Amino acid sequence: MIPLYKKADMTPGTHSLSHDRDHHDTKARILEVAERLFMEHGFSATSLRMITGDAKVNLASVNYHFGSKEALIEAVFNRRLAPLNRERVAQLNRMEEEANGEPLTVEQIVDAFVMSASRMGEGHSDTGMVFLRLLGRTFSDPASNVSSILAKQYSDVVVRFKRAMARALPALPEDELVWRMHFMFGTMAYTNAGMDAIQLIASCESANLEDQLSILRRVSKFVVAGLKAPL
Amino acid sequence: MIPLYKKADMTPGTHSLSHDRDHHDTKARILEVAERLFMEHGFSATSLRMITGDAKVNLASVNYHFGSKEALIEAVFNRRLAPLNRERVAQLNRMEEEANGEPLTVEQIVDAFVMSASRMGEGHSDTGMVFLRLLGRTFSDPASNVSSILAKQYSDVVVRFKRAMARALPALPEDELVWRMHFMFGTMAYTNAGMDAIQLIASCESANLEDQLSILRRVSKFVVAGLKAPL
DNA sequence: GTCTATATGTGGATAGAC
DNA sequence: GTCTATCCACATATAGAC
Repeated sequence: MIPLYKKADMTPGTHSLSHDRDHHDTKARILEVAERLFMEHGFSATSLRMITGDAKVNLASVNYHFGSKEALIEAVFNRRLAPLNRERVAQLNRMEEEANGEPLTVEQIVDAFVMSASRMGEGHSDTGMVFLRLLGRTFSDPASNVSSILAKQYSDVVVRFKRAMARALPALPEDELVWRMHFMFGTMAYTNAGMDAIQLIASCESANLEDQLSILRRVSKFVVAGLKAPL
Repeated sequence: MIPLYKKADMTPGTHSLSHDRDHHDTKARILEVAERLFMEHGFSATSLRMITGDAKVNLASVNYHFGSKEALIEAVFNRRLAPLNRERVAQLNRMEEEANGEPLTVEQIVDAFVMSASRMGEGHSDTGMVFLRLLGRTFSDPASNVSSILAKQYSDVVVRFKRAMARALPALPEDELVWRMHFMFGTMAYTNAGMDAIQLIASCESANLEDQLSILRRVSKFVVAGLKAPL
């Protein structure tokens, strides 16, 4: 079996096999480039040749390291999704502990969801953000069986956040709550995914240069208001 | 040149060349099946062989009638997008005339946008709805140059609705307005596109059977509240 | 682990008979 | 307008030398 995650970045040059690859070994390079290209072109429109070409690795190395294109897609997701959702639930738990049994506010719950995502982008470079956009893109790209991966990875989070939200909005019927959370996820997924498209449409260059964090704050305000909408 | 739109459904059997094709000629069958398959699998994952197989027409007929796959994609969009957006603008104009120079309410503006879409589904069968979902899906599918078609077809509508919305929400800074409208489009596109995905995630079968109209009403309420969110 | 070379399939597009 | 047969580019995947 091939381990899904290398334990850490090895210091370059410490072992004879390191071909001085920019602090990245082949497998990591493939993952990073694949993430970006899948985001840009979708799954089926991204060939292994595009990936290996961009990553400057050999074509056959994808199958050596991952086994198949399908498996590569899964690896791209598994690398980031689990940590992200773990952080979201952890954040929610922290807040609920602090609240001492009182229901959280809608603002707090949305923040726990949105801001965990934003924290992903803080690592090195902007790789986390690339994944967020890929994620948004994927929700409406039924190609391959990524949907089932997403469903599995998200079910805990959704159940957990739904429960918190039901306490924050006790007057809201459950079916309406489910729909509004659907809209919340949708708004966020779409915001991550369709940035270019809509900016093209709205032709608002002013917004082009905004950093992701301030956009997330705007999204947050929007969905909080939507969730709290009067019946 | 091949006309983009057949003038009307010819009564079947009135001309000798009609091979009794279910009230549809080859070209129309291709368009309908392509619309559905593009929606289900995306553009690059949908092959011409899948389309012609499902439509029970010959493979070569696609290139005969449309010239290329790219051109088929464009035809699928052009068939529905222009009428839809024309209806949206017309609806807005009607409302503004009735308002006698007073600004419209946010509710009215959102309705003009959302409900024009719903009216598309009222024709024969549910073909309009299939297109709406395809449309949502496409905003986050940069494959091919559909984006430019969308940008062209939408720019009028966006400008028009933005102006109306600015009058309805005079206190809102323009950049914030642009973002909120972005979120509005996103929520709606995503709702149309990602229905299956999210219902899988939320595991709420209760909502499965809701008709599109009542869902649009829910979306409408959600985005109205988001648009009117306090600063 | 990395590479070349290749097997095998499928894609879009077309030529030409009917 | 419709069909068969085919071309050719490019996809994934693998075999085997290094």
